[in-house]
Amino acid sequence: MPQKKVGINVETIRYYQRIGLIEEPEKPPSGYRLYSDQTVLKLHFIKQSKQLGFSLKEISNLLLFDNAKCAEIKIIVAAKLAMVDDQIKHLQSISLTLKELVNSCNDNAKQNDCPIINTILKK
Amino acid sequence: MPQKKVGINVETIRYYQRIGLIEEPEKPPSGYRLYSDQTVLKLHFIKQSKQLGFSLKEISNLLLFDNAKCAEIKIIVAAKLAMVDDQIKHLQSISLTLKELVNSCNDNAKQNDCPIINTILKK
DNA sequence: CTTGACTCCGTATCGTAGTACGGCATTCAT
DNA sequence: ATGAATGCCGTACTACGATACGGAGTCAAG
Repeated sequence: MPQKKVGINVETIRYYQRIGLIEEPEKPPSGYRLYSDQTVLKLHFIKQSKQLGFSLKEISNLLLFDNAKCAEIKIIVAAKLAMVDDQIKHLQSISLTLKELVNSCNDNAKQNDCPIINTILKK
Repeated sequence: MPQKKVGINVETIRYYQRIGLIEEPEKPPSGYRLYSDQTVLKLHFIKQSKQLGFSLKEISNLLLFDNAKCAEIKIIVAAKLAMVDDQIKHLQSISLTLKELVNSCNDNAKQNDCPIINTILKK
């Protein structure tokens, strides 16, 4: 059982195999999976990519282009970057609104008629 | 059929009723839902809150405290604000990494051996 | 008064990313 | 050599937030 070095749960790896993200590895007589260095690298890659916010589907696309077409990979990553930046902007505007709500609440020392609820209702 | 003014799909409203987020409305002989102003307000509130990033579960908590306990509501909203701000920080670090990846790719005019893949692998 | 659009209901299904279960096989450490 | 831990397999289930389906009823306009 040399594996799980990568820090991915066995069940999760089985799941990745089920959905075809990685291939089923050699299974010698014992039946125990024996992962090639290639697969271990791939799992590592998957883990890192997930931490960069890629979905398994996007990762599967990245893996398809493997080491080959730099241009295609760049497109995918640039698209992801744009999405992430959009999301940041969206969250920033939410953050602002929430801050205003909390402040409106601070001004309201008396406990009746919560201004947060009222403000949300008025929007 | 006066409803859907709120801009929420009927099926979605039915779903909200199933999960107990809002109560089943009056259903006169015809069987057609007749929403009270109260419910319409609630739906409106739900919609706004969703746009502020609250989950249905969190919204249900907000609705529980209704107009009552300002302090409790403030706690929920402040917690959400903290979560949102954390998320922004996380995404910003992802954005930075992705930018670096795209740049590394720009430097690589020749199409072999994509630096993006290599960089992710080395992390 | 018919037609088309909408709603009713319960149940099933979707997408995403797994986790859990039960029963058996294998392997590792002692 | 034995027992705990881990892995195998297929299948089912979780969470979240809906959406879809099918057959029946209802409503408003022409």
